Amino acid sequence: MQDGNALAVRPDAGPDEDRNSGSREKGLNRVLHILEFLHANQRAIGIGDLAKGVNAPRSTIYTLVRSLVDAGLLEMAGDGNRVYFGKKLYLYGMDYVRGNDLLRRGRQEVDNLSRETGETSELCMLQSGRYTIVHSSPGTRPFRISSATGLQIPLPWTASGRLLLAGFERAVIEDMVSEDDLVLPDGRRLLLDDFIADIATAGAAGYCVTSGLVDAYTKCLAAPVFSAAGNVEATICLVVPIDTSEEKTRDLIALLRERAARLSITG
Amino acid sequence: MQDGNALAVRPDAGPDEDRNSGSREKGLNRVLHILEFLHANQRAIGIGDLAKGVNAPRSTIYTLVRSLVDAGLLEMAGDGNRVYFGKKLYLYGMDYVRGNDLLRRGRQEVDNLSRETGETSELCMLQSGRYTIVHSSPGTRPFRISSATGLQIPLPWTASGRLLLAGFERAVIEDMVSEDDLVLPDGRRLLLDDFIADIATAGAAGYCVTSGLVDAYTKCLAAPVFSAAGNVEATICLVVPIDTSEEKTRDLIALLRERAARLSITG
DNA sequence: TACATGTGTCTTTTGTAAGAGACAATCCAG
DNA sequence: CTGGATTGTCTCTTACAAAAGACACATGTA
Repeated sequence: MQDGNALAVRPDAGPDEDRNSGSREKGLNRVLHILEFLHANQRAIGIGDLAKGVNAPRSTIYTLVRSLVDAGLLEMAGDGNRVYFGKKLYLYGMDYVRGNDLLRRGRQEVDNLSRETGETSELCMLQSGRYTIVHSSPGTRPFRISSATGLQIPLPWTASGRLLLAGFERAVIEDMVSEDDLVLPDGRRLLLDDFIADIATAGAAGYCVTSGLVDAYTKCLAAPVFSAAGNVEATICLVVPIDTSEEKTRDLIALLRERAARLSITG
Repeated sequence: MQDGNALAVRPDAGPDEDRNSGSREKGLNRVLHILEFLHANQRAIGIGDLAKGVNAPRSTIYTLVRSLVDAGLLEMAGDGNRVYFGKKLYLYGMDYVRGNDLLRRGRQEVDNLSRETGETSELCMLQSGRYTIVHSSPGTRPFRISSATGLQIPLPWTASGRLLLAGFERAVIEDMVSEDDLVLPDGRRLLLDDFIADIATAGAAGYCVTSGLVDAYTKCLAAPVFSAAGNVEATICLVVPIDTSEEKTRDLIALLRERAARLSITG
């Protein structure tokens, strides 16, 4: 099968750090792996492949999948031997949105921004130590700047990553950033110290701009959204062509910061 | 908090029909109950209360909740001893939407309808044998007609329910509809035979109208969305004041049917 | 035809996770 | 202050779920 997706998701995104050979696993963990695997692949998967994918015995996966399908967390896809996420997960997801002011308002704001500016706009958060595009709105440019909701990419590749890590201990940051994360898509390699310095300046400035990191043709403008406690809880950002003028960039950053500040106001 | 919502969710919505006194339960089942319980309550719950709510030993719930929080399926709420749905469930939910044309287009269509007509509009589906409001858009009327996304109410109370069950065997329908489901919020009681007759006529007519079932002041207009296989996969409906004129009702139904037909076209 | 590869459902075995319970630490009402 | 209720963490036991593996039935393909 083609998983020829160059960057995409880290394969080892599992919830625990087990490098176990494969002794007996708790059923719940198997389920967590299944969900993560489906998320990584973004399509319905055959049960056999699923077993292979999460490196678990077939018989186990059959029983677990049956439970999950019965519960509505997964659904059988078309032909009937592949499964993907189910309606119930959608409902739970909507519950999360409803219970989360920041996310709800943030999505709104991102949609507004991309409509007003015509540029791709995104809402980003830390998700268990990983940078995550929580919501994105495509903008109106002819070439589509890649970015799918839910995509997780290395923190050092992004402007938002620099803001999200502001205020963390150095040790914590080192923990979140793997060696691989410091290697950019084009092969260049960041120095951890430079990255940590970037974080400090971004945090102090209250915004961040990165140019040509993820790809050579875009730059990314980001502004932090603060929680009531004063932590960076999220960022909103704009992805613009790298040759955007100084002046326009300045204007966009000002706009971004204003909107981010508005989001920071907690009822 | 006001949970003075009279109807709301059935408490026993669990995935299995266990009438067990309390033998040993599979961990995964406990988790499913936890999620269902949070969904039913729509707010963060203390771990102790959670254990009580799903009728499980405290120690078990503590370990499970820890796993779920680590995995990001749940998140600790503000003070730190209550939990609610987590970001990961939101991401999985968005994955579901992305993989599901009907849902994606249906949401869009419902939003359009409520904007165009000013009435509350909803997208409804069967979710493991239960009627579910998958998406709703509030409309512009001063009084808000209650309806939250994800709400599950008895099939016989709704126009959509009559359409969704078209084409099912009688036995299957009897299975899905409990005695309690036949009792309306105001205490009136439907006859199962009448309900099954309603289903047949609704299926044949290609639309359905119910008046004053859920409450005395509204009627519900619904039209079916068909899958490629020709089954009723969803419905879209409008909730309007019960005194809406014959003529306007006819127009709205025509509109609804046209949009539903458009949704039925599978790429 | 034989031979490999994948799928879905069994049964059997055994490692371990669910559960009971004890514990200290809070918290709050009277 | 005192007594009861709640919270979070631990330990130990055994009931039972995860895993192994055998089976029957499709496929494909050489």
